[in-house]
Amino acid sequence: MSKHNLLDAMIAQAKLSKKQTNKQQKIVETAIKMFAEKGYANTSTSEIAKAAQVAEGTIFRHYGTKDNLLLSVILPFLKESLPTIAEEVFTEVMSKNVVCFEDFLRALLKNRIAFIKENKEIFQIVIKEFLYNENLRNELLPYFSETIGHRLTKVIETYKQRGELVDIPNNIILRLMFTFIGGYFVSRFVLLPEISLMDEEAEIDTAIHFIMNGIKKQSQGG
Amino acid sequence: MSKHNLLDAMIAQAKLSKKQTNKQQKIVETAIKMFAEKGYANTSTSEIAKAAQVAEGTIFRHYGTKDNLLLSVILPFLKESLPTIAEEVFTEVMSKNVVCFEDFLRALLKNRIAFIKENKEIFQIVIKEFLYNENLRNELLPYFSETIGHRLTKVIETYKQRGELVDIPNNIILRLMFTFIGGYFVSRFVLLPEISLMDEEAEIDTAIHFIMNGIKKQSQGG
Amino acid sequence: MSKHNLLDAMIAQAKLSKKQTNKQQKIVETAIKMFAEKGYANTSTSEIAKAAQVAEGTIFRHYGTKDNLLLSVILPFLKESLPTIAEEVFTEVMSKNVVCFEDFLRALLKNRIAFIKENKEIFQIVIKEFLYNENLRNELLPYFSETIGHRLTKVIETYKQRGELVDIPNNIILRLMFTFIGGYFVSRFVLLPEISLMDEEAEIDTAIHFIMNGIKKQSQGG
Amino acid sequence: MSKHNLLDAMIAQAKLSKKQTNKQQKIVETAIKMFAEKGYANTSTSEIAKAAQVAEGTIFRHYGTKDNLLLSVILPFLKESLPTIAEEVFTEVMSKNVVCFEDFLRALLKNRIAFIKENKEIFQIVIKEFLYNENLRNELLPYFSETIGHRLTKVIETYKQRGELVDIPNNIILRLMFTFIGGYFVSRFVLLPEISLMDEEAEIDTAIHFIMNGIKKQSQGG
DNA sequence: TATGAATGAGGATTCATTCAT
DNA sequence: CATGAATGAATCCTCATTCAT
Repeated sequence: MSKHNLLDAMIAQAKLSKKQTNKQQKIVETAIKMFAEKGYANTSTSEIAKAAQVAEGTIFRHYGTKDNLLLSVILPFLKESLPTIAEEVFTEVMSKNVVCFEDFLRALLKNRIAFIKENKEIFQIVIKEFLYNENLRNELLPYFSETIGHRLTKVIETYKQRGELVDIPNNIILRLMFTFIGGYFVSRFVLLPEISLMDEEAEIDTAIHFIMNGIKKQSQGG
Repeated sequence: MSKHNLLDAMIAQAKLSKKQTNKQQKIVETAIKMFAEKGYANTSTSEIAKAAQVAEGTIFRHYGTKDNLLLSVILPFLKESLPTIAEEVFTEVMSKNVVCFEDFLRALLKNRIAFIKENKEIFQIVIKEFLYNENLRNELLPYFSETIGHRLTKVIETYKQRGELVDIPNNIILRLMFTFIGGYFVSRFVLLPEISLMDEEAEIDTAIHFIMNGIKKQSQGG
Repeated sequence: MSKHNLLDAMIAQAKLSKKQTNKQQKIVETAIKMFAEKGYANTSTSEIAKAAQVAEGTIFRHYGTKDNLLLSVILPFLKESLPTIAEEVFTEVMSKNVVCFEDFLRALLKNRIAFIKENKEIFQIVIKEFLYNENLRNELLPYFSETIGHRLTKVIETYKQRGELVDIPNNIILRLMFTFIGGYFVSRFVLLPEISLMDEEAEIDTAIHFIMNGIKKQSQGG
Repeated sequence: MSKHNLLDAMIAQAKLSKKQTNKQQKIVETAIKMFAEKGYANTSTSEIAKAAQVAEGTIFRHYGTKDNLLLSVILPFLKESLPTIAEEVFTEVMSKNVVCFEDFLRALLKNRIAFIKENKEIFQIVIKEFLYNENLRNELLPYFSETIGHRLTKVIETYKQRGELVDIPNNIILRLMFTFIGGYFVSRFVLLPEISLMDEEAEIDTAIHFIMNGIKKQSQGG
């Protein structure tokens, strides 16, 4: 990771990504598959070149360095995950019939699961490199909390004032939700991508019920 | 990962670990630090040798391969995490005044947090390599579910029959708990090892309360 | 020797040998000299690289492994020694005025001596590695007996029926000839490459006379 | 090969070999087996140590260097092959009922075959290293021609004057015999140690007949 | 005498990167 | 724009040898 400002990198990347050659697309597609499967560090540029049926030089002609290829893979995904989430996702989510926090949660989860499903491999890359690559982690973490965190906090505050949520500090609620939802995404899409205990609808319901009520048997009269 | 049977590796490792030279200890200590910091794939044996003030050959005299060094670091940790957890941990946890599921959870969390705190860096290595290294993942996963899973399921069943837990299948309760507790350990000890929002006691309480009750405001009269 | 089927290796090699870079030629030339001089096991790739004024990586870019470099050196030689000998050599030899077995022998020896002289160093490599490298030996031996052996046996049979050759089993005649001719080639081109007791013509005559008549003084009236 | 004078080495070795520890014997025995099987260059001292159930240091305590271990293996064999052959072997051979050159040849072959059979593995080592190791070759060759060569030449001369042998220069007869007998020993004990076309007696007869008469059918009335 | 831990130079091989075509 | 030959530093690993015990 030589680019130390993720935002700059995103902007630069946006400019670059105007015209993509066939070869470029092939390279990125192949890199995504291989990074996801074996990890960035265990994938050599020559392997990528071979699999993409491209000369090794071509990779470097377009992306300069292997690090930069990783960014070119990750950034478009992040752009849709991080800054815009504050706008698009929340707008879309809120546009539905969101009457209670559970509805909000359901809409949010569905929206993000759909997104990750479409970008499953890149999600795997991001998660793996996020843990493995300290630089990347240090760059991404602030963005997460600043963008998604802020927006979610507002939502939580709203529903708390409606008396729907437990009366503990927002950032703690936030962290509890993150921990569980993050853990859920990781186990569902990275650790055990082929196992599913039930159909998706039921799985989401179970998750939401857990977030809202935990696993304690509710007293009958509740 | 050339050793394909984790159990065999553990046994072999137990035999080997008779006498450890000073240099061996230095090597393992250094390897732990560096693997935890930069990941296995990004740490070269020559770096380790230099940092441990040891000839590179010495590493290979004792551990044969870099893979094997990783195992020598991980296995003793796993031995205390996996098979024995079925006995020791549960025995210890149960020996406390465990009257309800919350008490059980509290005892379990405290026990495991203490263990991870003592082996923080190895835990980081295990988590990172668990995600990054498919072979390792494929070897560890079965052990996890077979040992910890089975035991926990029994406990869950016990408390469910006492009417303390929600009436959904055991394996789903198990997975919900794993997801949250796993996510908690990872975020607490790997992602954000320096940040703590509150003191540990309170943190555990919050976590347990979340697992049991979620974040919904309980109806007054409940 | 990772390639376990010599025939496959030959075919693969034939395909590869399309375009040879300058550097590639330099590498092979240098490798031939050094392998012949010091033996494969005693020649390091870095030595070869230095002597060939090439980066060590270049060797591996083209030949992948040191083993494969050895094959790339040996195979073209073997291709001309083994399978084709059945056709080309015998055809050429037979096309001469071959009226008796001695004529045949003379033509064969001349032909093969010329070939070995042109590839003296590779012949030295083959002989040395043939003895030193069990795998190579196991791969080559069958080819030898199947190709050259079969053809020679036919010739022997032909002349035996004309009453020119002693009446013992063909395979024994074959082995006696092999032993002497092989020993002759090895001592002439590998062991004592600089010593020659007489001019070549005379040497061949002596050898043939020995093969035909041994060293016993023929009875006058014979 | 650091010792450049084989004779000195033999003398030094003779002095050393007074007291041999158990461990020393084990080391030499093991080294012989492994050198014969895989060649000197492909056998590591640690392998030998392990197989001989001896600490690696022990090898060097007794033999100083790996090269020297090779000499310690080879020299006793050579001592019995080279200088003494001039005396013992010829004495023994001549003591039999040696009436003609064929008898002499038969006695010589039997004697040497018995010797090689008893030291088959060392013979394999000597042959392989003789070809592979230029220094060794340069040291051994003179001894061969000076000792065995001289003695055999005398014998040849004797029988030639009796009119038993063909009338060509002695050194040429010598070389023809060497080529065939050497080739025979190598193919019989190194290349194809498990294959034998006939029983030994017959094999020797065939060889002698070939040396004496070649493969030409003798004219009936001869 | 015997050990085996320790060494460090050297071995084969990989890999990101450059550059002439 | 695309190629792929060439590079050489770096990687994991081997090995003969030394030395304190």
